[in-house]
Formats: sequence, C-alpha cells, structure tokens
Amino acid sequence: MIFKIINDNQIILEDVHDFDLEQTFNCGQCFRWNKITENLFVGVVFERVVRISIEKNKIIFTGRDVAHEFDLIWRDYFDLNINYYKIKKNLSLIDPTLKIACKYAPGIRILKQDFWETLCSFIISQNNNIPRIKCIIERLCVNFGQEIEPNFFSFPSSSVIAKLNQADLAPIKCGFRDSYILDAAQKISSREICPKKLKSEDINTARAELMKIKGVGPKVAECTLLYGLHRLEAFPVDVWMKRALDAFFPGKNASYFGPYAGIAQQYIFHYSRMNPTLVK
DNA sequence: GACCAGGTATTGC
DNA sequence: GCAATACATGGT
Repeated sequence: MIFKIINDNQIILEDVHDFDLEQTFNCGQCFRWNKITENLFVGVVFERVVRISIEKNKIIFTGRDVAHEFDLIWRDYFDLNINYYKIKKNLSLIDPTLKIACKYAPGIRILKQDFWETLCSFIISQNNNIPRIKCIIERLCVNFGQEIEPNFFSFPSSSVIAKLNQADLAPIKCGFRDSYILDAAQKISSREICPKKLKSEDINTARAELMKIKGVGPKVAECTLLYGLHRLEAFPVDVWMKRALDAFFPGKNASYFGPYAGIAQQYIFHYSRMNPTLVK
C-alpha cells in the first residue's frame, strides 16, 4: 500500500489489496456510511465526517486532518494492518463453500468501530431490518449528537444518552428497544461495563459481561465483540447465519472456522444475504 | 391484514 | 431446561 499526502485534508491510497469500500460498507457491519454517487461514499466516524472517492486504483480520503490522522485512526479503522490475503487463503483451506464466500466479496474488511456506537447500533438491530436500523440511528444522532458539519451529526456519547428517559427517546421511534438503549448507556457511562476489560478478557467472560445489559443476548454481544472490540474469534449467528450453517455447514459451529471465525462469518453472512435462494 | 426484519425477555410447561 | 409468545415500527 502506498499512501500519498496531498494536503492536510486529503490523502490518496494506491496499491491497496483485499479492500473494497462497497463490500466493506454494505456487508452489514456498519450503519453510518452512505453511497452518494457511484464513486463516492460519505461516513461519520469518531466525530469526523469523511468522504472517500474511488478513481481507478486510487482511494481518495477527504476530511479535516485526514493526513495527520491516517496512521492514528484510519489505518486501524479499516484494519489495513492485517493481511487479509493470508487470512482468506487459510479460511479457504477449511471448507470449499467458505472459499466460495471469500471469493464472492474478497474486499470485505472488518472495521474497528467505536465500542459504544457498535453496542447501541446492534441493540437497535434486533428484530429489525437494515434500512430501518439506519434510519433510527440517524434520528438518534440528529436528536442527541453534535452537528459537526452542517447536516452531519456525531453519534451521541453514552453519558448523554444515560441522562435521558423513554419519553426523550420517542422521536427516534425505536419501539421496545428504548429501555435497552438506556440500560446500555447507563452501564457503559458508569463504567460498570468497561470496554478495555472486555477487550482483554477471556471471550466467554466478556460475552457474559455484555449480556448483563437488558436487551443484549448472544447475537448482540457477539456483534459488539467483533465489530466494536475487534475480537476476530467472535461469531455472530443471526437468521442468515443459521440458514447458511444449515445449508452449507450442517452440524458445524464457530470452532470449525478457527481463530478468525468472525471474518469467516462476515464472508458467509454477506454471501448468503446476497444469494438468498441458496440458503432459504 | 398477515408477515417479516442481523433477537431478546418473559411466560408456560 | 426448552418451546412458544409478545414486543414497536414500517415496509411488502
């Protein structure tokens, strides 16, 4: 990967392998990236607005201080320090269908997202569909986040949400999930649950810790571990993964997919969701 | 109107 | 323990 600084607010990446923006943003792991035109995505991440455009083999980042913050934030956020080529090669040896799933969207990378935002977003995701999840999260940000650029709002902190009640949350129309969001915000802002601890703890302990939050079951806990704490062994199983396991990997579970089960899950989840007739 | 959506808490056996 | 059911909301 080559990275060229144009000015404080713009950089260009060239020769990046195993990385596709569309696949990474649309594989169901994040909710605050939007496709503006065929070659342009805009996202709000860590209280920053970032625009990413694609020209041939170049990826152009535009946003306040991206040049200085590339090593500090973006390299990590997009997981560019890990060799996905090697990981996919190893995953492909495990199972032929997994190999097909890897080839279907070879540019997926697991984003290292903010812990609280991930937890809250996946609480909202339960018994819900992706377009509506995005709408609810957007309303949450517009109502309670900071306007960091005209019409772009940051994700509100857990301490801001912890001070609200159910009536305050009514405008975001999240339904029965309101009390879950409040309980999560309270437990995170009070440090009763600490992301640093969850990151280093044994994964079973970390999962149990997360499930103390009302509205956090096995699936939301697993998504939080994978996308919010980068625990790559975490293996979320939702309806799509259930279908995929039944259809392609009968009798198998997370351990079959090894230490990078979470990454395997992402290729399988996306492949199944994009090819529903194969698993339904 | 019934059914579904990246599930979970509650209830009934 | 384990299977059924309710849960807000909005789209087919």
